[in-house]
Amino acid sequence: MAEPDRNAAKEKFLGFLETKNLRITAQRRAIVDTVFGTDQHFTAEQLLEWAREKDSSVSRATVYRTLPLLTESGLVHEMDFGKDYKIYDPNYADHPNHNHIICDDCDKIVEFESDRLDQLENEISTGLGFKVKSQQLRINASCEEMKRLGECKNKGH
Amino acid sequence: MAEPDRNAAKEKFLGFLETKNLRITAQRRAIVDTVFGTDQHFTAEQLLEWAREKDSSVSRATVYRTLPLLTESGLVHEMDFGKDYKIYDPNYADHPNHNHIICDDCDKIVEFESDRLDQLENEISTGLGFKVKSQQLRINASCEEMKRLGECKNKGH
DNA sequence: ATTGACACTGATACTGAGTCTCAATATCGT
DNA sequence: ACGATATTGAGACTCAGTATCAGTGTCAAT
Repeated sequence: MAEPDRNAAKEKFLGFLETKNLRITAQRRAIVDTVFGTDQHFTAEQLLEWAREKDSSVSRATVYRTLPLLTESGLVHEMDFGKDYKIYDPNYADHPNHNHIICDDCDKIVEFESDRLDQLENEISTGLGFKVKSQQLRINASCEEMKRLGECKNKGH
Repeated sequence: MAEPDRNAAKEKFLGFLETKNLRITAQRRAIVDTVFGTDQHFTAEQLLEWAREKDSSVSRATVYRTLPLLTESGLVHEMDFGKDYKIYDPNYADHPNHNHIICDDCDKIVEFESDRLDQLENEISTGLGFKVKSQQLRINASCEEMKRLGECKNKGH
Protein backbone atom coordinates (compact mmCIF):
# COMPACT_ATOMS: atom_id res chain seq x y z
CA MET A 1 0.00 0.00 0.00
CA ALA A 2 2.85 2.31 0.71
CA GLU A 3 4.75 1.24 -2.40
CA PRO A 4 2.84 3.15 -5.10
CA ASP A 5 3.00 6.41 -3.15
CA ARG A 6 6.72 5.96 -2.60
CA ASN A 7 7.37 5.46 -6.28
CA ALA A 8 5.24 8.45 -7.14
CA ALA A 9 7.23 10.55 -4.70
CA LYS A 10 10.48 9.32 -6.20
CA GLU A 11 9.36 10.21 -9.72
CA LYS A 12 8.24 13.62 -8.53
CA PHE A 13 11.64 14.25 -7.01
CA LEU A 14 13.49 13.22 -10.17
CA GLY A 15 11.26 15.64 -12.05
CA PHE A 16 12.05 18.31 -9.49
CA LEU A 17 15.77 17.81 -10.12
CA GLU A 18 15.19 18.16 -13.85
CA THR A 19 13.35 21.45 -13.54
CA LYS A 20 16.27 22.82 -11.56
CA ASN A 21 18.80 21.62 -14.13
CA LEU A 22 20.28 19.26 -11.59
CA ARG A 23 21.63 15.89 -12.55
CA ILE A 24 20.55 12.41 -11.69
CA THR A 25 23.61 10.57 -10.47
CA ALA A 26 24.12 7.07 -9.13
CA GLN A 27 24.63 8.46 -5.61
CA ARG A 28 21.45 10.51 -5.74
CA ARG A 29 19.58 7.46 -6.97
CA ALA A 30 20.81 5.45 -4.00
CA ILE A 31 19.78 8.20 -1.61
CA VAL A 32 16.39 8.76 -3.20
CA ASP A 33 15.65 5.03 -3.39
CA THR A 34 16.46 4.81 0.29
CA VAL A 35 14.36 7.78 1.32
CA PHE A 36 11.27 6.74 -0.60
CA GLY A 37 11.78 3.08 0.23
CA THR A 38 10.95 3.54 3.88
CA ASP A 39 8.09 4.90 5.93
CA GLN A 40 10.29 5.57 8.91
CA HIS A 41 11.61 8.85 10.20
CA PHE A 42 15.38 9.01 9.90
CA THR A 43 18.43 11.13 10.67
CA ALA A 44 21.06 12.26 8.18
CA GLU A 45 23.49 9.73 9.59
CA GLN A 46 20.98 6.89 9.28
CA LEU A 47 20.29 7.88 5.70
CA LEU A 48 24.02 7.77 4.96
CA GLU A 49 24.29 4.30 6.41
CA TRP A 50 21.25 2.95 4.54
CA ALA A 51 22.21 4.58 1.24
CA ARG A 52 25.69 3.07 1.48
CA GLU A 53 24.11 -0.37 1.56
CA LYS A 54 22.81 0.36 -1.92
CA ASP A 55 25.90 2.22 -3.16
CA SER A 56 28.95 2.18 -0.96
CA SER A 57 30.39 5.21 -2.72
CA VAL A 58 27.80 7.57 -1.24
CA SER A 59 29.53 10.12 0.94
CA ARG A 60 28.37 12.05 3.96
CA ALA A 61 28.74 15.29 1.99
CA THR A 62 26.39 14.08 -0.73
CA VAL A 63 23.76 13.07 1.78
CA TYR A 64 23.92 16.49 3.39
CA ARG A 65 23.79 18.10 -0.05
CA THR A 66 20.76 16.09 -1.15
CA LEU A 67 18.69 16.54 2.01
CA PRO A 68 17.96 20.25 1.36
CA LEU A 69 16.84 19.38 -2.14
CA LEU A 70 14.46 16.79 -0.77
CA THR A 71 12.93 19.26 1.68
CA GLU A 72 12.82 22.01 -0.93
CA SER A 73 10.84 19.71 -3.19
CA GLY A 74 8.22 19.45 -0.46
CA LEU A 75 8.34 15.66 -0.45
CA VAL A 76 10.37 15.27 2.73
CA HIS A 77 9.86 17.18 5.94
CA GLU A 78 12.67 18.33 8.20
CA MET A 79 11.92 18.35 11.90
CA ASP A 80 13.75 19.56 14.95
CA PHE A 81 12.80 18.12 18.31
CA GLY A 82 15.45 19.95 20.31
CA LYS A 83 17.94 17.12 20.03
CA ASP A 84 21.27 17.89 18.42
CA TYR A 85 20.32 16.26 15.16
CA LYS A 86 17.44 16.76 12.76
CA ILE A 87 14.85 14.16 11.88
CA TYR A 88 13.41 13.69 8.41
CA ASP A 89 10.01 12.37 7.42
CA PRO A 90 9.84 10.84 3.92
CA ASN A 91 6.09 10.54 4.03
CA TYR A 92 5.37 14.23 4.15
CA ALA A 93 3.37 14.72 0.96
CA ASP A 94 0.76 12.26 2.24
CA HIS A 95 0.00 14.16 5.45
CA PRO A 96 1.44 17.67 5.19
CA ASN A 97 -0.01 19.22 8.33
CA HIS A 98 0.75 16.70 11.00
CA ASN A 99 2.04 17.37 14.48
CA HIS A 100 4.02 15.30 16.92
CA ILE A 101 3.86 14.12 20.48
CA ILE A 102 7.21 13.01 21.85
CA CYS A 103 7.18 10.80 24.92
CA ASP A 104 9.94 11.91 27.27
CA ASP A 105 9.93 8.48 28.88
CA CYS A 106 10.37 6.21 25.88
CA ASP A 107 11.26 8.59 23.00
CA LYS A 108 8.33 7.32 20.99
CA ILE A 109 7.01 9.81 18.44
CA VAL A 110 3.33 9.77 17.66
CA GLU A 111 1.90 11.79 14.80
CA PHE A 112 -1.52 13.32 14.68
CA GLU A 113 -3.53 15.67 12.54
CA SER A 114 -6.23 18.04 13.59
CA ASP A 115 -8.20 20.33 11.36
CA ARG A 116 -9.41 22.28 14.38
CA LEU A 117 -5.80 22.87 15.39
CA ASP A 118 -4.75 23.99 11.89
CA GLN A 119 -7.69 26.34 11.72
CA LEU A 120 -6.97 27.83 15.13
CA GLU A 121 -3.32 28.39 14.23
CA ASN A 122 -4.23 30.19 11.04
CA GLU A 123 -6.73 32.32 12.89
CA ILE A 124 -4.18 33.39 15.48
CA SER A 125 -1.38 34.05 12.98
CA THR A 126 -3.55 36.12 10.71
CA GLY A 127 -4.78 38.07 13.70
CA LEU A 128 -1.18 38.91 14.57
CA GLY A 129 -0.36 40.03 11.05
CA PHE A 130 1.49 37.00 9.75
CA LYS A 131 0.93 34.66 6.88
CA VAL A 132 1.61 31.08 8.01
CA LYS A 133 4.32 29.31 6.03
CA SER A 134 4.69 26.26 8.21
CA GLN A 135 3.80 25.22 11.68
CA GLN A 136 5.21 22.68 14.05
CA LEU A 137 3.54 21.74 17.27
CA ARG A 138 5.66 19.67 19.54
CA ILE A 139 4.11 18.24 22.66
CA ASN A 140 6.45 16.66 25.14
CA ALA A 141 4.45 14.22 27.15
CA SER A 142 4.67 11.24 29.41
CA CYS A 143 3.12 7.88 28.72
CA GLU A 144 4.63 6.49 31.94
CA GLU A 145 2.24 8.56 33.95
CA MET A 146 -0.69 7.28 31.95
CA LYS A 147 0.54 3.73 32.31
CA ARG A 148 0.75 4.23 36.04
CA LEU A 149 -2.88 5.30 35.95
CA GLY A 150 -3.69 2.33 33.74
CA GLU A 151 -4.85 4.68 31.02
CA CYS A 152 -2.07 4.44 28.47
CA LYS A 153 -3.48 3.82 25.03
CA ASN A 154 -0.09 3.37 23.40
CA LYS A 155 0.74 -0.28 23.03
CA GLY A 156 4.24 -1.52 22.61
CA HIS A 157 6.25 0.69 24.87
CA MET B 1 7.00 47.20 36.41
CA ALA B 2 9.22 44.36 35.34
CA GLU B 3 11.63 44.94 38.21
CA PRO B 4 9.67 43.42 41.11
CA ASP B 5 8.92 40.22 39.16
CA ARG B 6 12.56 39.94 38.23
CA ASN B 7 13.67 40.20 41.81
CA ALA B 8 11.06 37.69 42.91
CA ALA B 9 12.30 35.28 40.27
CA LYS B 10 15.86 35.79 41.42
CA GLU B 11 14.96 35.06 45.04
CA LYS B 12 13.02 31.99 43.97
CA PHE B 13 16.05 30.69 42.13
CA LEU B 14 18.38 31.24 45.06
CA GLY B 15 15.89 29.31 47.17
CA PHE B 16 15.86 26.58 44.54
CA LEU B 17 19.64 26.29 44.80
CA GLU B 18 19.38 25.99 48.56
CA THR B 19 16.85 23.17 48.44
CA LYS B 20 19.20 21.25 46.19
CA ASN B 21 22.17 21.85 48.48
CA LEU B 22 23.84 23.89 45.79
CA ARG B 23 25.98 26.88 46.62
CA ILE B 24 25.56 30.52 45.87
CA THR B 25 28.79 31.70 44.35
CA ALA B 26 29.92 35.01 42.95
CA GLN B 27 29.76 33.64 39.42
CA ARG B 28 26.24 32.31 39.86
CA ARG B 29 25.19 35.66 41.27
CA ALA B 30 26.50 37.42 38.19
CA ILE B 31 24.70 34.98 35.92
CA VAL B 32 21.44 35.13 37.87
CA ASP B 33 21.52 38.92 38.10
CA THR B 34 21.99 39.04 34.37
CA VAL B 35 19.22 36.58 33.57
CA PHE B 36 16.64 38.22 35.80
CA GLY B 37 17.82 41.69 34.91
CA THR B 38 16.55 41.49 31.37
CA ASP B 39 13.27 40.78 29.64
CA GLN B 40 14.96 39.74 26.44
CA HIS B 41 15.42 36.29 25.03
CA PHE B 42 19.09 35.34 24.91
CA THR B 43 21.53 32.65 23.84
CA ALA B 44 24.10 30.95 26.05
CA GLU B 45 26.85 32.93 24.38
CA GLN B 46 25.05 36.23 24.96
CA LEU B 47 24.53 35.34 28.60
CA LEU B 48 28.25 34.66 28.95
CA GLU B 49 29.09 38.03 27.45
CA TRP B 50 26.62 39.92 29.63
CA ALA B 51 27.54 38.09 32.83
CA ARG B 52 31.21 38.82 32.22
CA GLU B 53 30.40 42.51 32.29
CA LYS B 54 29.32 42.01 35.89
CA ASP B 55 32.05 39.52 36.81
CA SER B 56 34.81 38.98 34.31
CA SER B 57 35.76 35.67 35.91
CA VAL B 58 32.59 33.94 34.71
CA SER B 59 33.52 31.13 32.36
CA ARG B 60 31.69 29.56 29.50
CA ALA B 61 31.57 26.27 31.43
CA THR B 62 29.80 27.87 34.36
CA VAL B 63 27.21 29.46 32.12
CA TYR B 64 26.50 26.11 30.50
CA ARG B 65 26.35 24.49 33.93
CA THR B 66 23.95 27.07 35.35
CA LEU B 67 21.53 27.13 32.43
CA PRO B 68 20.12 23.64 33.16
CA LEU B 69 19.56 24.69 36.76
CA LEU B 70 17.63 27.73 35.62
CA THR B 71 15.40 25.68 33.36
CA GLU B 72 14.98 22.95 35.97
CA SER B 73 13.76 25.57 38.42
CA GLY B 74 10.99 26.43 35.97
CA LEU B 75 11.89 30.11 35.95
CA VAL B 76 13.62 30.12 32.58
CA HIS B 77 12.40 28.43 29.44
CA GLU B 78 14.65 26.77 26.90
CA MET B 79 13.54 26.98 23.31
CA ASP B 80 14.75 25.50 20.08
CA PHE B 81 13.78 27.20 16.86
CA GLY B 82 15.73 24.90 14.59
CA LYS B 83 18.79 27.13 14.57
CA ASP B 84 22.05 25.64 15.80
CA TYR B 85 21.82 27.35 19.16
CA LYS B 86 19.17 27.41 21.85
CA ILE B 87 17.28 30.46 23.00
CA TYR B 88 16.33 31.14 26.62
CA ASP B 89 13.40 33.12 27.95
CA PRO B 90 13.90 34.59 31.46
CA ASN B 91 10.31 35.67 31.72
CA TYR B 92 8.83 32.20 31.69
CA ALA B 93 7.13 32.07 35.06
CA ASP B 94 4.98 35.04 34.08
CA HIS B 95 3.49 33.39 31.01
CA PRO B 96 4.20 29.68 31.14
CA ASN B 97 2.13 28.49 28.18
CA HIS B 98 3.10 30.84 25.45
CA ASN B 99 3.81 29.97 21.87
CA HIS B 100 5.90 31.65 19.19
CA ILE B 101 5.60 32.89 15.68
CA ILE B 102 8.94 33.36 13.96
CA CYS B 103 9.03 35.58 10.92
CA ASP B 104 11.25 33.96 8.30
CA ASP B 105 11.78 37.33 6.67
CA CYS B 106 12.96 39.45 9.58
CA ASP B 107 13.67 36.89 12.35
CA LYS B 108 11.27 38.68 14.67
CA ILE B 109 9.77 36.47 17.36
CA VAL B 110 6.26 37.22 18.53
CA GLU B 111 4.79 35.48 21.54
CA PHE B 112 1.17 34.67 22.04
CA GLU B 113 -1.05 32.75 24.40
CA SER B 114 -4.29 31.01 23.70
CA ASP B 115 -6.44 29.13 26.15
CA ARG B 116 -8.33 27.55 23.30
CA LEU B 117 -5.06 26.21 21.93
CA ASP B 118 -3.93 24.85 25.30
CA GLN B 119 -7.24 23.17 25.81
CA LEU B 120 -7.24 21.60 22.37
CA GLU B 121 -3.71 20.29 22.87
CA ASN B 122 -4.62 18.67 26.16
CA GLU B 123 -7.69 17.12 24.63
CA ILE B 124 -5.73 15.59 21.77
CA SER B 125 -2.86 14.35 23.96
CA THR B 126 -5.14 12.73 26.49
CA GLY B 127 -7.04 11.09 23.68
CA LEU B 128 -3.80 9.55 22.44
CA GLY B 129 -2.84 8.28 25.89
CA PHE B 130 -0.30 10.89 26.91
CA LYS B 131 -0.10 13.31 29.77
CA VAL B 132 1.19 16.68 28.54
CA LYS B 133 4.38 17.85 30.20
CA SER B 134 5.14 20.76 27.94
CA GLN B 135 4.14 21.97 24.56
CA GLN B 136 5.77 24.21 22.05
CA LEU B 137 4.02 25.51 19.00
CA ARG B 138 6.31 27.12 16.51
CA ILE B 139 4.77 28.85 13.55
CA ASN B 140 7.09 29.98 10.82
CA ALA B 141 5.45 32.81 9.02
CA SER B 142 6.03 35.72 6.74
CA CYS B 143 5.27 39.31 7.56
CA GLU B 144 6.69 40.42 4.21
CA GLU B 145 3.75 38.90 2.47
CA MET B 146 1.36 40.71 4.76
CA LYS B 147 3.24 43.96 4.27
CA ARG B 148 2.95 43.50 0.55
CA LEU B 149 -0.77 43.19 1.02
CA GLY B 150 -0.76 46.22 3.29
CA GLU B 151 -2.11 44.09 6.12
CA CYS B 152 0.90 43.67 8.37
CA LYS B 153 0.01 44.50 11.95
CA ASN B 154 3.57 44.23 13.23
CA LYS B 155 5.10 47.64 13.52
CA GLY B 156 8.81 48.18 13.53
CA HIS B 157 10.08 45.69 11.03
C1' DA C 1 38.21 30.87 63.68
C1' DT C 2 39.75 26.32 61.87
C1' DT C 3 38.57 22.33 59.74
C1' DG C 4 37.09 19.41 56.22
C1' DA C 5 33.70 17.43 53.01
C1' DC C 6 32.44 18.45 48.83
C1' DA C 7 30.25 21.72 45.55
C1' DC C 8 32.24 24.80 42.33
C1' DT C 9 35.53 26.88 39.38
C1' DG C 10 38.21 28.05 34.77
C1' DA C 11 40.97 26.29 31.20
C1' DT C 12 41.04 23.44 27.82
C1' DA C 13 40.47 19.17 25.36
C1' DC C 14 36.90 16.98 23.25
C1' DT C 15 32.44 15.59 20.67
C1' DG C 16 29.45 15.36 16.98
C1' DA C 17 26.26 17.37 13.56
C1' DG C 18 26.66 19.86 9.82
C1' DT C 19 29.47 22.91 6.25
C1' DC C 20 33.17 24.14 3.08
C1' DT C 21 36.91 23.44 -0.20
C1' DC C 22 39.03 21.57 -4.04
C1' DA C 23 40.82 18.72 -7.47
C1' DA C 24 38.99 14.88 -9.98
C1' DT C 25 34.87 12.94 -12.29
C1' DA C 26 30.26 12.22 -14.28
C1' DT C 27 26.19 13.92 -16.77
C1' DC C 28 23.71 15.28 -20.66
C1' DG C 29 22.47 18.47 -24.44
C1' DT C 30 24.58 19.27 -28.66
C1' DA D 1 32.54 12.23 -28.95
C1' DC D 2 32.65 16.93 -27.01
C1' DG D 3 32.47 20.27 -23.63
C1' DA D 4 30.16 23.23 -20.26
C1' DT D 5 29.18 22.58 -15.87
C1' DA D 6 26.96 20.01 -12.15
C1' DT D 7 28.64 16.58 -8.94
C1' DT D 8 31.61 13.87 -6.45
C1' DG D 9 34.49 12.06 -2.01
C1' DA D 10 37.90 13.09 1.29
C1' DG D 11 38.96 15.51 4.78
C1' DA D 12 39.66 20.02 6.93
C1' DC D 13 36.82 22.97 9.31
C1' DT D 14 33.08 25.33 12.36
C1' DC D 15 30.67 25.91 16.31
C1' DA D 16 27.44 24.89 20.16
C1' DG D 17 27.67 22.26 23.78
C1' DT D 18 30.05 18.56 27.07
C1' DA D 19 33.65 16.28 29.85
C1' DT D 20 37.83 16.29 32.52
C1' DC D 21 40.65 17.65 36.12
C1' DA D 22 43.41 19.92 39.37
C1' DG D 23 42.85 23.79 42.11
C1' DT D 24 39.39 26.92 44.86
C1' DG D 25 35.41 28.50 47.56
C1' DT D 26 31.46 27.60 50.63
C1' DC D 27 29.37 26.46 54.73
C1' DA D 28 28.08 23.48 58.63
C1' DA D 29 30.20 21.35 62.45
C1' DT D 30 33.38 21.82 65.69
